[in-house]
Amino acid sequence: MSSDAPASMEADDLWLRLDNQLCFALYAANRAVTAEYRELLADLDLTYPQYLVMLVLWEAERSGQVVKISDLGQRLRLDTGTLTPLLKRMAGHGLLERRRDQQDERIVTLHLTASGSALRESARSVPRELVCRAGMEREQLVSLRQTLYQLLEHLEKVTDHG
Amino acid sequence: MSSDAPASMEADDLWLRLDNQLCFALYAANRAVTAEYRELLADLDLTYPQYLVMLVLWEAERSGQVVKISDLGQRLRLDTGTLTPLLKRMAGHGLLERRRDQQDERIVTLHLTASGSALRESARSVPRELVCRAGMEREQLVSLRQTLYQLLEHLEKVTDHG
DNA sequence: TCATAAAAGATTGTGCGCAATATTATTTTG
DNA sequence: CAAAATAATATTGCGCACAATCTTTTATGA
Repeated sequence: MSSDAPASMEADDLWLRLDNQLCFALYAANRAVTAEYRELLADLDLTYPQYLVMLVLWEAERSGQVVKISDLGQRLRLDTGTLTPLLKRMAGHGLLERRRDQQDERIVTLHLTASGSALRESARSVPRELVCRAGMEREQLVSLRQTLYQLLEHLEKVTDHG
Repeated sequence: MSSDAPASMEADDLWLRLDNQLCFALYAANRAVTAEYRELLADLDLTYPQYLVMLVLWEAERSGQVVKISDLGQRLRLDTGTLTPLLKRMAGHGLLERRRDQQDERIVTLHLTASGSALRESARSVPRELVCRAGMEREQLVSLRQTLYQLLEHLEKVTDHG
């Protein structure tokens, strides 16, 4: 696995090396990418998770769909402990409104404000800029994305005991 | 890029789709992997970042090296705002000791306690178990790890204006 | 029908990450 | 040698993530 490990190392020395952990590569790369987004999103006054919420809402707006908090949770894999305060902050910033559904008072639906909807224009350049900064062939990025989704799906299947 | 997008979509519709963001795949996969670790590490009373710290300390112990907080920061890409409280918690749990260097009182060195050192035995099975849960060919995992490090290194080079 | 269960969010508490600033010790410089 | 700069860590404050619990509303069913 590692190329520069002394021959004297036992098997679990290799397995426990930080550099050999897939998880650390994921962890570090994710934070590095998020840091790039932070920079790009500063102009839009969005944090990275807030940007993800906006992506879902912009997408739904185009197809005329109404988004519930539970929809967001499924899509982003986040629970209400994360989403409730996040969405309240976003509502406070005037990006969206939270409305109790009249038919089912348990449900909260999310609606872009005019400025939230308009912010989409400013965000258009973000994905391309990030691909540029990643400095990898587009083909390799697509392949990386596929592999990550594959990993994600498998883990979600395996862990689906709840 | 995406296979199921309507032909009517404009270019930036595709770019702004959640599913097409590399970042989201990274974000979601990272959290899914971390969730698996959380489960495995519960037995050891370690959080995931604490586990990463232990990996570094176990590794250094084997080669007789002394680890400073700044070393950990470089290795894990974390700053003192994260590390100071993290290490204090770990010290509180009896995993390690923090010692001011006698030669240079600015420096804090980290030293495994007996139980911190012994915990390594219990952690030996963790990496293998995780690879197992990932459900991908070992070769593919190694390749994924390489790609992620490549991405990480490139971002660190580009962002190195500080 | 009325209790019971289930669904959808909200709340509480803990532990990261990280920006910004502060503190203390060492080094550099005029 | 004293003042300024730098280095190493600490502190503060905010925003996620997530487990655990709670509240309110709707659905079920004996």
